Amino acid sequence: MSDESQARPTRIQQKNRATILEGALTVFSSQGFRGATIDQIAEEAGLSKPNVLYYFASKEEIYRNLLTGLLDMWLDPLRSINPEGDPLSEVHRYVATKLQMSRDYPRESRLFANEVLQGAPLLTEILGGLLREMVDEQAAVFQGWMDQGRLARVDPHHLIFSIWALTQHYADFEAQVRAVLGPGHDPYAEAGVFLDRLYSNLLTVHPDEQG
Amino acid sequence: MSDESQARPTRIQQKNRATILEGALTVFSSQGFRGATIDQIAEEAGLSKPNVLYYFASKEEIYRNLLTGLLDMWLDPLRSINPEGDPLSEVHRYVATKLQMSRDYPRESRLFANEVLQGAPLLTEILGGLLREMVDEQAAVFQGWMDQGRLARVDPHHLIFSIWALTQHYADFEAQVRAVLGPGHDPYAEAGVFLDRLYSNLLTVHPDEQG
DNA sequence: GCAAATATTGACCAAGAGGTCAGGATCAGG
DNA sequence: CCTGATCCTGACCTCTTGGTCAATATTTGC
Repeated sequence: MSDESQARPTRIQQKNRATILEGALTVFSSQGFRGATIDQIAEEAGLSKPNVLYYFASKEEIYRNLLTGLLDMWLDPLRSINPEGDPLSEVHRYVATKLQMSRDYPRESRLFANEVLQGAPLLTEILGGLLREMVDEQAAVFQGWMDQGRLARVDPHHLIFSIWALTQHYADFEAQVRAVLGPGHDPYAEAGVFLDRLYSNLLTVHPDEQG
Repeated sequence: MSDESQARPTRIQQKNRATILEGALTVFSSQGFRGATIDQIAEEAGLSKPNVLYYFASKEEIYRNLLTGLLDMWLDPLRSINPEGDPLSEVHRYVATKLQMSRDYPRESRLFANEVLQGAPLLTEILGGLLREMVDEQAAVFQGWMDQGRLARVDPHHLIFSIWALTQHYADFEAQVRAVLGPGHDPYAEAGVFLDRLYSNLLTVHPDEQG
């Protein structure tokens, strides 16, 4: 904040920028970008509004920082699929990891959901660039496994979409899921069982359809 | 607008209320409730702002009218599952119908997605009431089929969630789907094939697991 | 312990947004 | 073709909100 070039951040800077982003995550994820106000973020973070703007030049900069800062973490499970591993196990692990992330980081899920819902104004480059490459690469791994007869043949891209849709649904539509199920349910545990079954049945190779 | 009791609407009233709701659907579905402005709605509808407020008392009333007006249409496919029909065919028809609705009415899908994402402030009663009853009823039908050995055993509620998640994903996350797939794709057509396969494999009864 | 850098805030501003209202235009029915 | 009801609008009000700034407090490094 002081020097023209990148200055190393103070301890206070580090802490305050972090608490601001933390508060902003809560607010943006539940209100969307336009619905959120700097006052809400400031209150959530326990700082005054001008103080928030002392650390970030504008509301949009807070938002941008949040998005880009969380993107890597969010996409990490996709990267960690092991092409040398057992295909079915790798898919199951990916599904389980994504589901757990929805349970443990629902705000992050909703943040991205909000952004994409509104047409992803700030993410289009990334979606069509980095993400697309990662997905294509991963789809190629799946395709390879299918060609080797180790995974049933389905459209690999839509396989990935289905995993995203099914796992993030429990975070993004939590209000609906809880209202419909009522109390006394552990949606994520039940979903885990359901999804295991679903992907086993979808992807297990049946002897009569190899080749 | 004139009488204390319900007066029959004029032709002009009918037309203008309809165009306002139509414009509001576009705006609310792409901006969320808080992000939308009456000015945007007015412009979208080709009316002046005060004129919009002449037909609806407030922004929230427009929104409320939209939501409740579209809810029946949105939930209709669930109602039309035939308990006397062939289980697998009925599920496939439901999936196909929901997918087509996402393709044909993406704004409606996004409108509800936005609302639920923000915690469904205006829909909680309906979600926990009407919707919950409908889902429970439908889940009971599925359960019956499973008990008869005509459908593989899976959690019926999560089966329904999965259909919602997978079909609406293509409308709600359209920006992402298109960015990742790139041009030259018909996401809905591909999804149709994928989902047919997915639910066949999930729900077809295997001889060795009946009982 | 003392300057210089850093951090914080109250007061303020301009633009935006929801909503009102008086008055004028238009339309329907007799 | 006239009158009352309906429809429409420009001007305006108020509250919110993103953002600024000068002044003050606090911390840091010597």
